[in-house]
Amino acid sequence: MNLAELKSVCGACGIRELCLPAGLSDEEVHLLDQHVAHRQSVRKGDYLYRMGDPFRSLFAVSHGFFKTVLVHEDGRGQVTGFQMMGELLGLEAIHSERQVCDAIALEDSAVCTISFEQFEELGHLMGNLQHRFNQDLSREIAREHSLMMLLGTMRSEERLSVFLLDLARRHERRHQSGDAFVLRMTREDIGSYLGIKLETVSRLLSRLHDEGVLDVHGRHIRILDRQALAHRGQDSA
Amino acid sequence: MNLAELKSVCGACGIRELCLPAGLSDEEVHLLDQHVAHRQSVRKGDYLYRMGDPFRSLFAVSHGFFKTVLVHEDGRGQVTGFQMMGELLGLEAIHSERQVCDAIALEDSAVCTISFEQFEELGHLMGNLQHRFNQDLSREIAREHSLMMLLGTMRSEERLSVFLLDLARRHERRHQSGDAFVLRMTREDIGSYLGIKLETVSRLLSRLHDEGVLDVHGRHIRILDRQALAHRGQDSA
DNA sequence: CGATTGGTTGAGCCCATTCAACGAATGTGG
DNA sequence: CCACATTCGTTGAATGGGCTCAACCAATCG
Repeated sequence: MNLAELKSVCGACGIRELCLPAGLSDEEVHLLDQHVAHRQSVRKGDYLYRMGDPFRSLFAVSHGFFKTVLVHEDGRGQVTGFQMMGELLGLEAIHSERQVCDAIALEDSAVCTISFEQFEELGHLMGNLQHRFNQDLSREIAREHSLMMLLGTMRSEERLSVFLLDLARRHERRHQSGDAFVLRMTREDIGSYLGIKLETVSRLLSRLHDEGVLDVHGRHIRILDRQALAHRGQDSA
Repeated sequence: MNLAELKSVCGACGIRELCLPAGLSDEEVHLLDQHVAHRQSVRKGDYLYRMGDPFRSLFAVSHGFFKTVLVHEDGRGQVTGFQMMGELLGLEAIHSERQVCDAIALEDSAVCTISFEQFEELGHLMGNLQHRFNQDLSREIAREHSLMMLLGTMRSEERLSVFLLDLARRHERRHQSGDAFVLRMTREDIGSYLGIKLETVSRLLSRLHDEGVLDVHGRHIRILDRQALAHRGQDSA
């Protein structure tokens, strides 16, 4: 992890409304900036944190892309999420004194580091901030409920379709094309996240490509027929 | 839903240290009691809330047993959790104005109803309460990460074993036997939660019974060999 | 340049599903 | 109180979706 500290710039940040300060006043954002956050870069492949590390801070993805991985005793790993700019990392560790999973940068990235101790104090002063944070935590719980539905009830083709449409939606919220984007993770990462094997991911992408639903060139994806993608697997074959 | 309001009794509650007030002073618990919570009974089979209901309150299970179910547009349902006494319901709805899943009582139960608006105000006054609540939310996120691992990587026999051992652990925390207990949910509920079919659940229970790991009589379970149960599925056959 | 990592595709297999029949327990209405 | 319907659970036989094992190719890297 290469720690290049940069100036704190929540106030001037282009994704401010997608991130922790969403809905805060300029004054409140200034407080957050001054006392809580600073920026730090993370190189592709580096660990932002590892399971067992002491938990002290939350992280907001400033730019780049991360995955979080839960590693079982026996070595099996489960990708529990992918984080894009504006999304928070470390929420799952608040209840503990230690990190409970690994966070790994999938491309050169930067995060805003937020001392959790100071953050709680600030939340105490600013009901607004605390309210937003409760919502962030709750949204993460609801997101994982959806993922449980995916893992518990869906066929592999539907899992992949839901995954791609979710990525598309998140890109669009960030004013990037939802129809054409680059996958930052490997087929194995996707498979782990979706509870299927990497070979199955590869086969499904090939099939959707052959059927004209997607354009797939390695990690470059173009969604050609959203309707078709949205209906994959859930009812008909 | 049969709303019989009872006296609020956090202060005298036997499971206080398992519940929301864990770690609070008597004074703080008194505040919670007075201004925030009241008790309400829910009959077996009744809905505590349904998806789409306005979200106003959190609930703590006072006694009894609940399940939460996420219902997809097409009618498929996914059981996202089972809640025993001391555990919170409604956390996944805070980010929204509406409930995002159903909560159903699996036996005659009672819950403490906590106005979330008032709870947030109280959290603002009591940093301690807010801190604990952040931890509760985070713990729920971490719990769901583990469930993702279960759904994403484990064989059916291991899923069931992990489920039973988790139930055992939770019973023990409540000073009930972890070796002998009664399942409050159907085979179908278990299967939905674990991402397998009810017939598979039934077959697995029968097999573990035949092999002397469990004693199964309908919903009455006795764990005979924890070691064996803990090692099922994960490595050897 | 060989070594490594990531991706694609094929063939055969197996675990869990599907479909089905049946029994037990519970509840309901006449 | 009995006849009947419904819910819940068990077990069997056949099927199939995704896995395993394997070969191969492309890109990247030291």
